[in-house]
Amino acid sequence: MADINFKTDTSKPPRGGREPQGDNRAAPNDTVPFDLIELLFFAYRDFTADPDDVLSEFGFGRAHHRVLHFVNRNPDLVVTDLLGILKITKQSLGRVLKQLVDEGYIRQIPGASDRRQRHLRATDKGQELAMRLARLQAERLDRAIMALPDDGAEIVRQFLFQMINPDGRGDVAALIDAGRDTQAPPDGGTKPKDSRP
Amino acid sequence: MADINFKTDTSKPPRGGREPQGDNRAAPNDTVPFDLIELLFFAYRDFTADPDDVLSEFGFGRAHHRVLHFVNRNPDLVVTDLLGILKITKQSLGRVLKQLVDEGYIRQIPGASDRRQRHLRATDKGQELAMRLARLQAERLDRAIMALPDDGAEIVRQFLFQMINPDGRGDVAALIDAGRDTQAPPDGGTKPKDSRP
DNA sequence: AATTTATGTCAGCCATATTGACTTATTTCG
DNA sequence: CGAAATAAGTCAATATGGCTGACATAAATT
Repeated sequence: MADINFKTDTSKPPRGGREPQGDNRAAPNDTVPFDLIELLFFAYRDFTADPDDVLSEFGFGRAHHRVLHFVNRNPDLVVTDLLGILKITKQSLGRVLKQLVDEGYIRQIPGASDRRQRHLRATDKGQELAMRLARLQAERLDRAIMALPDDGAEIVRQFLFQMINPDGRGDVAALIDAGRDTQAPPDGGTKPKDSRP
Repeated sequence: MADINFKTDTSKPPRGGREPQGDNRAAPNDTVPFDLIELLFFAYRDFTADPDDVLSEFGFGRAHHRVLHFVNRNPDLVVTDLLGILKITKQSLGRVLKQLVDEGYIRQIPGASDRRQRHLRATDKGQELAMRLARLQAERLDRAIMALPDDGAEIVRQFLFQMINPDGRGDVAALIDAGRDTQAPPDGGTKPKDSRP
């Protein structure tokens, strides 16, 4: 017995005919979209599982992934900003970041304009790992998107964006936008740009 | 300073024009949908934050939420099945389940046909908490879905389903399907019985 | 009767997060 | 200028939620 099967095993995708939706005066039990709640749980669980496997080979965990990902996508990110993105404490970040720096995945570059700051940048080695993990997740996402109608990707994007707390959306949009034109320069000679207002 | 803003703060939603997609021979960097990866991270982070707040009032954590949720949705769920759903170990489940039972949120009912089994069922109190948490998540989901085109909900459902590991989809579909006709009976008939071996 | 299964428990370990207190530079501001 | 605020880092203690391994018990299966 290798595969666990909970309940019966009729292999059919979840049907999606019903959706009363229009009565919302107290969110009565009937209107709670349990299927979406559960699908999101399972989807995210599998989405993070692939990278986790790879990371464990390196002695890293999911926390390292998050740090490396955002640093790779946003070179010269400053520690305070990273804390804001991840919404964790300085102490939590410290441990993970120190490992990534010590093992040569991330460099810390003193700020030029504000010398208190440390600009974070993925090394070549860091970029490689970050991209390897990103490609794993991309494969899954691409396959899922491929199965949708033409406008599927855009609808999914909108959905996910709307799931974010309203007051956080601006920051997320800006972050994604900033990462967009990050072509991951070959870790060459760039000096830390000042991130001061 | 209460709000942390990473990078700039131009409050516009992520644009979604680009999508080369057609060149996949090695998933070159350009084709990695970083925006989706990040949106999924932020969406899930906020999705779980609301329940977490409520749970902490009860001295519970996210693990308790998951257990309570699936037990509530699938009355008489058996321990082995729950382990399969959550993909955690017996020992990990044991801790949280014991707390939920001790504090009267879940009942364990010896199996009728197979008396080794313990059927798990949410008590009235458990159902209340489960529904309170589910409604919180439902609000967020409903608001997000509302902002989409008519077929948005269905596309999102398909997307999330396709994000699940192929070999797990059957089980998930069956589980969701089973939960569908769970009308959360008023905890009437079965008596607690002795949970002794 | 022997084996397997379902459940549970003890003991210890690891990863990730938290709070609180405090230090060191450095910048900003009155 | 000098005080206050900020960026980063550190030490220590604690909580949560995973994990492995070893075992125990009752009940079902073979």
